[in-house]
Amino acid sequence: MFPFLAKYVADSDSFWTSIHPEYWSKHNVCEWLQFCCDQYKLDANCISFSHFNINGLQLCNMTQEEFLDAAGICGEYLYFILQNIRTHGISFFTDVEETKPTNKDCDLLTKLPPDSGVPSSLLTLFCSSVPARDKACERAGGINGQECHSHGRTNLQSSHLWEFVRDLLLSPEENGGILEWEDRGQGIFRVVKSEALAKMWGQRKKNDRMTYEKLSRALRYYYKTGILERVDRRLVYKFGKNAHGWQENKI
DNA sequence: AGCCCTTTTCCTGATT
DNA sequence: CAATCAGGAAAAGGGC
Repeated sequence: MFPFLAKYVADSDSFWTSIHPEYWSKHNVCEWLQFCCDQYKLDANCISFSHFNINGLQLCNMTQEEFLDAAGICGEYLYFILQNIRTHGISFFTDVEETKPTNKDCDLLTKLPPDSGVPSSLLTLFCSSVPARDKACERAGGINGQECHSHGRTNLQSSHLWEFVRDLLLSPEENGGILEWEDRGQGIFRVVKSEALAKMWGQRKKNDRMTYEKLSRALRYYYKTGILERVDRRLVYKFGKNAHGWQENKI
């Protein structure tokens, strides 16, 4: 595996980079989007997550116009990047890496269309994208998205607990029954295996002392910021107005 | 160095 | 009784 891609597949079962886009799961699509936002410094605020809550086949069937609708100017880049991956596969990445490893961001941009003009000031992690003016959300999601690229960690594997939980919910094939939707439409979910969840979160944070007791304390802090809403049932939580990226495909 | 933010750790007490 | 929930308080850790 290519070193600079390692963080994207490090502890994941699905190696999206080695799967043809046509066969990507929804989760893979999300990973790809995060990769794009990270590597190409796309402003995720332009991207409508709900439009990309689809699998790879649906993604590949999207026209350039649909990409524009779903992500504005970013849609152009995303479309271009996707077509490159479909055509050149992993070599699209490796070429880039080998060309100028010390300045990959700038170099990657050279592979975008000449008139791209990718905004470099707004770096936002796709799955943390938030309404630009939503301050609470901003805090929770990290609107400047620095975590996207500056420290080889946690892009595809979300850095925040609620994103970790969300992504686990979005990939049922990977969460081993740890989390379950209680009411998908309303964003209500249940922690089925609390100890396993804590252990998994602990692995993510490289902290083998993590417990559900402590994890749940962190989750309760989300009530204040509107990431989660209180549900009056044991082990049941609900995404709040400031959580995003968990909704059903709205296309 | 210092601030901000999220998460961790610990704790007391209530609830299921 | 064991597990969970509720938050307060303080500290850790990372980013800027």
